[in-house]
Amino acid sequence: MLTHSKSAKSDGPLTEALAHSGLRLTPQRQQVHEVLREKMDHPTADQVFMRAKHKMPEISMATVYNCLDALVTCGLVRQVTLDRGATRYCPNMQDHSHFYCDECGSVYDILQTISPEDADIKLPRGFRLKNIETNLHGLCPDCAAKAK
Amino acid sequence: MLTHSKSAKSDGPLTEALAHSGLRLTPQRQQVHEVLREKMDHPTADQVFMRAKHKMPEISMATVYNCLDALVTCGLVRQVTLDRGATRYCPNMQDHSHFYCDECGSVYDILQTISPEDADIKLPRGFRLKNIETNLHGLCPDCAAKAK
DNA sequence: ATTGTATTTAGAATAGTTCTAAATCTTGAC
DNA sequence: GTCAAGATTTAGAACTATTCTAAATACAAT
Ligand SMILES: [Mn+2]
Ligand SMILES: [Mn+2]
Ligand SMILES: [Zn+2]
Ligand SMILES: [Zn+2]
Repeated sequence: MLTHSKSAKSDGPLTEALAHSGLRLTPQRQQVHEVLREKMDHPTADQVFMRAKHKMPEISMATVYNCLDALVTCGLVRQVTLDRGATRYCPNMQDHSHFYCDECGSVYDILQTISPEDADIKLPRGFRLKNIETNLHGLCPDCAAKAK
Repeated sequence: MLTHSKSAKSDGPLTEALAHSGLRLTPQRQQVHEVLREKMDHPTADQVFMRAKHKMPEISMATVYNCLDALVTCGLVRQVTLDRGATRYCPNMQDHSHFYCDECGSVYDILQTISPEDADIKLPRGFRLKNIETNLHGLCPDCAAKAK
């Protein structure tokens, strides 16, 4: 089993990003981040928990939530809320939007966004716009094929 | 107290929209819709419940959820999910987007949207785009003033 | 009036998330 | 190295939002 210090050294960028927010790199945080990068299907906390348990059977649900929060706090992970259900998590920090399949609920990264300038949004006096979140709704390739 | 048939007659459009989905206009459904139109601040189910109780003290939480679902089903109300918290409801069926104040959580209608053509979104092969949901994030006038 | 269906209701059940407090780990001062 | 302070993990309780269940009520059609 990897020691904390060894595994920490092997992931400099993570260590730094966490340190910037006054947080440490721990095996659990590293594992959670790894799980997210391995399969970028925008899993829920519960899915992250189940995947993380394979390599780290002792990990708890509370820790998964703590780690996800820590990673979000230090800007390594984005939260994605698209429907009533559980929050999903995305380790892709490039500016991108999400395609949500209304049929099966799957989520895909779309490497294209609408910038506040592009959109030419006219807001009533006093509002201060920070960023635009664009969610594309429709059918994923699988569901589109089945719908035919 | 108004009888069912009398109140139903006074709201033709509601009756029709519901009938189109095989649903009836009931005093509860009418009340819930009225609450939403009275203050279009995108209340949660719980807020709708509390407001509806003033004029209809017997109404139950389950009924509020049932009514909201019925109104959504027949296209009279939109669901709005912007954060981890409770779903919000919007009776404005014009095409519009939402401004979400990241500070205080208030939600405003913005009568401007980004059409699939405008956006010129290039999706990978197979995806079928139905509509674009645009959520504007930033500070509302009150919070922007305080932040200065 | 009677019957079948839709709706409402209270409360139980469930899902997702956050909180709590104890145990463990890490870091830094000595 | 030892020790203390603080950070992190953990299990489980608590909490919030939502859905489900089953009985009561209301309605519409015969
Ligand atoms: Mn993503
Ligand atoms: Mn709205
Ligand atoms: Zn799909
Ligand atoms: Zn605000």
